[in-house]
Amino acid sequence: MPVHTVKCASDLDTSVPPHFQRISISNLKLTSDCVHRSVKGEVVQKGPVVSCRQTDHLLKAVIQDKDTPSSDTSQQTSISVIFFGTLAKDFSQTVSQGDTVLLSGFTISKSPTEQTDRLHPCLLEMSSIDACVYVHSSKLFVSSGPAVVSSESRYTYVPLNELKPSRIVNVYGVVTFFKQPFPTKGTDYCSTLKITDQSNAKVSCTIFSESLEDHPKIFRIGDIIRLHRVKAQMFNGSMTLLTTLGWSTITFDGMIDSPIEPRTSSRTFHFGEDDNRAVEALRQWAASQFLANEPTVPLSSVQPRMFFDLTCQLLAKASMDTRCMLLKVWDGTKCAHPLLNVAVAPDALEGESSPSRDRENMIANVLVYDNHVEGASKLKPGMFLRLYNLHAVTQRAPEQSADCASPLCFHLHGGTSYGKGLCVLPSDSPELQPLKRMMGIHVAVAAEDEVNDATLLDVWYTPPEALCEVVNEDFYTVRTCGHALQQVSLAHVKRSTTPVVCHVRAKVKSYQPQNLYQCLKLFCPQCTTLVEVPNDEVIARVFQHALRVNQPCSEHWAVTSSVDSISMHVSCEMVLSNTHTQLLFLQGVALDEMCVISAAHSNVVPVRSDDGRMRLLDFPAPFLFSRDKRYYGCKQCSRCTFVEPEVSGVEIWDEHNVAKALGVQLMQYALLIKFELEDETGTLEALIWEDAERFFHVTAAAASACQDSQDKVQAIMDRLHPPGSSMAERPWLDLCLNAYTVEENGRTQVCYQITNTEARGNLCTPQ
DNA sequence: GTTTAGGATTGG
Repeated sequence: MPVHTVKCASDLDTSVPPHFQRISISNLKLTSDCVHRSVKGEVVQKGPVVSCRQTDHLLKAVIQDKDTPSSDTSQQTSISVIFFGTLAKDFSQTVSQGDTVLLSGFTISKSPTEQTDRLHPCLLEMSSIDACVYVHSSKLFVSSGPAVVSSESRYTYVPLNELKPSRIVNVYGVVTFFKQPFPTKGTDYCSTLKITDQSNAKVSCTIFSESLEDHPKIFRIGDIIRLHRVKAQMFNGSMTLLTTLGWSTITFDGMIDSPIEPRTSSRTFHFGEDDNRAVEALRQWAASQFLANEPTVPLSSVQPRMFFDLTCQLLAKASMDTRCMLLKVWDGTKCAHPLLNVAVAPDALEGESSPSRDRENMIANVLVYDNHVEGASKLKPGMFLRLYNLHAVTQRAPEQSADCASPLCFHLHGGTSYGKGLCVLPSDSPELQPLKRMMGIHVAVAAEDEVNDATLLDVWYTPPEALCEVVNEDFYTVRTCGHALQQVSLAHVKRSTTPVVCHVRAKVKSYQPQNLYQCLKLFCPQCTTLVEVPNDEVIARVFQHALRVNQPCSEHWAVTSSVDSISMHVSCEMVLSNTHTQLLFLQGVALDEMCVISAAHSNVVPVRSDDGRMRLLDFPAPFLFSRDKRYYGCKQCSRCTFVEPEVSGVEIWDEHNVAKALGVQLMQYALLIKFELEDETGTLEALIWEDAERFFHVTAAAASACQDSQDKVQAIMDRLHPPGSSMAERPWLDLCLNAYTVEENGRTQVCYQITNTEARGNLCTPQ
């Protein structure tokens, strides 16, 4: 085989005949002699095996010279290598990212991708009969029982003080400065940031991407960022990092003890125990260095002339001219200085701005200029924002006399200096909690004002006893839709022609199912089938049945290891390739054994044998166990049998690509509850379903596996409908209702669904 | 040899 593994790194150099001469990557030229020459480097990128008509198979990798100290940025130490035919397959199976390889028998050609990948102008081709790869694996194999699984990280991270020019590296860092992505003069957006780590080195990073989604989601100084495949470079005497082809990033909140949740738009990213440790260590270190994030300045602390960051909710916006947009925002606090009200025609204003809050100095008028107008125009009322480097400017309203205190207006000046910019914060950000709490208090107070306002009495009447509740109530719901709709009665909704969206205010008279575990369903996005989650008894029977007919099975594509009657199968393509070892096929176990084994593994597929062939277990058994989660396939939409899982090209296994590789249609977890709503005008049955996750602030998948999530749903239900409570004691809920017709058994029926609504406030059940 | 940018305001 033309790929040879050596045990020890030093053996690499002696693996080729002594008359072979090593050339460093930076010295390679198109005209270099390739006969009896070798090249050594670390595999920094490894692509999948691709089929191609002329040569059957090929694989592209990038290797980097780690031996030659490179202080000169003009030196190119990374080069692309193409492996052809069986060598491509052997390389794919034997070599992993991070391994060191020594290549001989290559030819040199011009790199067609030099311009796009910014790598070496040359390319190595490994196709001739003499082509040979010697590899020293960086991996440590951990063997325990039948499961040969190595769970070590596939990435190494370079401390920021050890960066060497023109090396492609992975790094972790704490953000000490950042700009929101801004358009460049080229085709991309650019994010500029500065990061540091325990080595105390400070490194500027420049991130280019055409897609805003791919830019790091940095919200504040102290956030922690992970960058993969970025290139170190000297600029103006300082080390910098620059994105290269194939770069990626994820970001984390920097606060100690906050959940370690990667912020990314990518569906497939590697994240393991090592990452948890790296984030935790950086958080601790950042706190000790006082790099940790300070809360932003609330409106109540803003002073004239200051520059500050504001976390707020958008109430309304209006375009002033092509280079200026007005945002009316609040954060639930009252400004100590009078606030300027920029008047706009009501029909030019998108969203609503309550006059009562305006009177109370709670609504800030922000004028957003120039380059920030693009981002501001995408904002919708209701969104939570962070505005960076706002300028508090005193400005006299035209009608105001000179002796009055000049009111404050806020400017987001053009340009990006000092990080000027804005971003949308996810509405479930933990850091929005204090803000939402303040807002909640004022929403309740404002509700009282509005009912007292004669002009609103004809829109809605709230019985006097409910008023006290509203003021004291610290649990409520909010609509997040931004529809500018007048609130209507349930009777009005029932009279309306479908489809229609309505805003209502109602209480929960009853709900179904009473047992909350029954509200968890499985939904097939393909055929829209909705089924109950199978209980353990049913699943255990499927496992037992498979055990009774358990026979050895062997598949040409898999390597099998057995202990007693338990067999574990791993695809040949994955068995040595560290990138893929997470997908295991387990045969001959009972359900409880499966649960024990899968508790420690991300992706375990239970299988049985059928005439010596491997088969998935029958429905309704889950096709995948992933730690404490179980995933099910749709009986109608899944292929009945799979012949061979398609494992090529998958870097990280999750329920989506496991389902795809097995030909299974993945069913989604969903929460479904039927409410009977009531107001003075009648009752109406409404489902909460498509927006249930948003309403309860949990994912259905989490609710399937985690007690905390189930408790959260229960706590919210207990606030909407306290056990043993009278109607008068239950809270009024602001709801967005969708009325639509469905056809069932030839009959059309009107259905109501609660959408765009979130439960908010204190979830402790009142005594 | 990098497409772009390479932090650093004060205004409408």
